[in-house]
Amino acid sequence: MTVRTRFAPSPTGYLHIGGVRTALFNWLFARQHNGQFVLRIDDTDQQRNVEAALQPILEGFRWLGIDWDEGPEVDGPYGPYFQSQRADRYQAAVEKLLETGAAYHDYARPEEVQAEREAAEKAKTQFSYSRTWMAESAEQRAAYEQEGRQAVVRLKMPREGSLIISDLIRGDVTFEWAREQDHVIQRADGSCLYHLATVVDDHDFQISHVIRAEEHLSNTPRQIFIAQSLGYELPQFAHVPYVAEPGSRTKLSKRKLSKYLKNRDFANLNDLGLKIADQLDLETDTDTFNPVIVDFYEQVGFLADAIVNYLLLLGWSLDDRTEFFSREEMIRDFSLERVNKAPASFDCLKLMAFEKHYMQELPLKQKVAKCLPFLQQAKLVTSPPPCDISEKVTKIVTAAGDRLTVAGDILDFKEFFVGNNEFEYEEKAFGKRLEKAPESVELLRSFREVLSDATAFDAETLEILLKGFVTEKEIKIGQIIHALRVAVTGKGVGFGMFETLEVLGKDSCLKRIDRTLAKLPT
RNA sequence: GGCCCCUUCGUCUAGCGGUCUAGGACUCCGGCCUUUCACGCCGGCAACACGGGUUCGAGUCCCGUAGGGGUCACCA
Repeated sequence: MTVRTRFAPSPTGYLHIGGVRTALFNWLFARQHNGQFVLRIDDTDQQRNVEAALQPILEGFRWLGIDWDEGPEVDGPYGPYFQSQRADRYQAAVEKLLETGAAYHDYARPEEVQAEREAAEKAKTQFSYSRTWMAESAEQRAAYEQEGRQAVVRLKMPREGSLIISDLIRGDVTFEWAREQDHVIQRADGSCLYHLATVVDDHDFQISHVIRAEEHLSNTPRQIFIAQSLGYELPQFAHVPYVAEPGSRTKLSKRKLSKYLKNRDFANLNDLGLKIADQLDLETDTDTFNPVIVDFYEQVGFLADAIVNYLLLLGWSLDDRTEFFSREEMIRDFSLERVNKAPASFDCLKLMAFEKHYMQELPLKQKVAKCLPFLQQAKLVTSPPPCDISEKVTKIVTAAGDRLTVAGDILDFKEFFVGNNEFEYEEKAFGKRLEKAPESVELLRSFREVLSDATAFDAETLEILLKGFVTEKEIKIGQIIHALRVAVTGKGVGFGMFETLEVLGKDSCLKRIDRTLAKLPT
């Protein structure tokens, strides 16, 4: 049997991080079994702009390297892959269900059903539709229509017995048919509802394993009823736990941003994103730009591998110690049996730890390549970049080392890309290291002359110069180095001092020191 | 409320009856390194929800309780 899995996003305009994890599990399972991973678009409620709302989702998957064998843009033998284009299939299924008596026309008005529901609630009994307005013959239908009633199609669910679902993750789960409702599968206007559509599609696409979020577990009985009534062979089910809020067990939702922002780590991540986005002139509307949405990570320069690896371990593990997986390894090692049953909460700090790790592992050339677009977008570097810029960025990226966690962090070093009179001084650092340290200013003044006389300006030479200066003046290096850093970068912190000077070059260093000294009393 | 699911350090998790005075990772807290900030290194704090069984023996099996969550639409 060919393994075929699917992920069915609604075209909402963004890709939710929890959804990605579900998609990832589907993708891994399909790849592991040399099967196919299908993307089906759940657009049954006819959004206006499906195409526009779909693009960010497809883009997100592409960025993460989760490729689909069939679906939008690639099509496939079982298409169309948009539910809005499959109405005829659903219609045929409805007719078959009606024919076999598994479904019926129901002429109840919504308020009539609602009244029954409320009565049951008041009586504290289990609600079960009376089927009063059920019409199974042409005569009955005509009579109701005479009254001006319209029909929906309902499932004629069994009212006794039970169903055991053998879930690949949860084991056997038992449901009583009597608790199930005669769900509507087709509206009066002929449009079909989700549960019917999903069952028909999964069958048409020959999906072998339905791997989806656990919130669908309770919906599974009715889907099984539909499938069996239609004579379909059942797929295997695997209900994965959802991704929960930071520090909680509640399902992560994009609508509760303000709540998550109260979580310190989440807020920090969000701030990191905002800081970078601000310099890039990005749209930062919280609806589309926040750590619950995959786009966020791409835009601020996260590594897709880090996100994927983190998500993989959110609810799954191989053993008691393996943390890092290449794509090949995760495809090889993944298994549904080892997916946890309990929800896992989204931990920004852990995600950052993976990002740091992958960034450290990234070859220098690729790091530079990741950073350049950010410098361009922030207009710190022209597009196309001048030919010597790559060398300069390489030096900075090297010197920055682990200080670059996401590619957008390169913008923390913008002082290297602006004019000597344009970089800004951090007030605090300026005060502490210069204004309130007149002796350091004096040392800076004399070290400026040493630099001025320097014939070579590489980090190694500069270190020898400064160390010699320190020995000669009989001072501690800290007495000059902090002042020097503020003088040439405007900042109190940064990477190695000598690398800083080298990257700036002699001319810039002298000009910057002069500019700084000019701001101070003599 | 009915039904269903879940419950090991703050978080992600290992554990499938004895090797568990519960292991790893992230976080946090010390210390070292150091020109700042990071990195790195060393060390430390920290958990089997509770109560009954079963068993020679339970984190591991069973039953309750509590807590958390999901689902009960002419949404997906």
